Amino acid sequence: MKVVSWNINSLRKRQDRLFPWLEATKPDVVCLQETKCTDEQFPVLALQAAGYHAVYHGEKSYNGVAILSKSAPVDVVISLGDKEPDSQTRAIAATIDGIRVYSVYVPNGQAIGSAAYQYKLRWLARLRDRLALEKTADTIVAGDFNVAPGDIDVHDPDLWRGAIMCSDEERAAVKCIADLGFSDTLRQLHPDARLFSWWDYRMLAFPKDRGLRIDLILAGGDLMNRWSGAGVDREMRKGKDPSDHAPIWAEFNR
DNA sequence: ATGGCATAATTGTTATGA
Repeated sequence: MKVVSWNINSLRKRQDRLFPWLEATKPDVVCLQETKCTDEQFPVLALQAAGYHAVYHGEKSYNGVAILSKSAPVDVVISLGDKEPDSQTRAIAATIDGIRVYSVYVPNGQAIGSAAYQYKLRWLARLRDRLALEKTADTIVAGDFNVAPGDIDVHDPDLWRGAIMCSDEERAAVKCIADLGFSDTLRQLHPDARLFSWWDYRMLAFPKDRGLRIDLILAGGDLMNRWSGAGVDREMRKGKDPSDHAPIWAEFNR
């Protein structure tokens, strides 16, 4: 089973990329973030015609998450399902082929110490609490974490030291989730590789490979012993009108 | 010290991203 996570940065703007890519790569599950469209705007019928089920949780202009799948999704939960108010559409979960799948868009955090930063840390703590309650052992948490887990995930660690997405607090919050029993699939398979998933649109960052690895596919339960591959689909960051993120993927044996 | 570039809301400019 091939699982992909992609911050698409506007689904409507990226449809001409999405559909040929689905046809060419045929992933079993696609977790999308920053769909930037309401549920009414979601292209359900076009996806159906392409052979994909879809569950989605979106809003106007910002945020928005979705899960596309070849098999039918069941037990869909939107948001983090806790008692705190959720004004932003940043999480959705569904069970697909017996595997619990989360698509998450962790808040950006803007600047260290800002209100947005506190919201980000709180959101990661809430995600951890949610995952701790998860009954299904075979769980995948895929998405844009807006945190580079280690210095190896940063093109220039000294430049980024202590900056947003690289602070000790943010990294500790992500480690806290991993410590529930999740493995960072890509890093596990490629412990020393310089692999990024996001490159700034400015300053020729992509051609210079000045990126960060902030998109993750975390796998728990028996899945940890079943993966057969993981990587970054760099081709999708090339060409006209790309998202600033490339899709990342992980493959599991049945 | 800051912007660069991109997107969505709108039509001149702002909010947000990472």
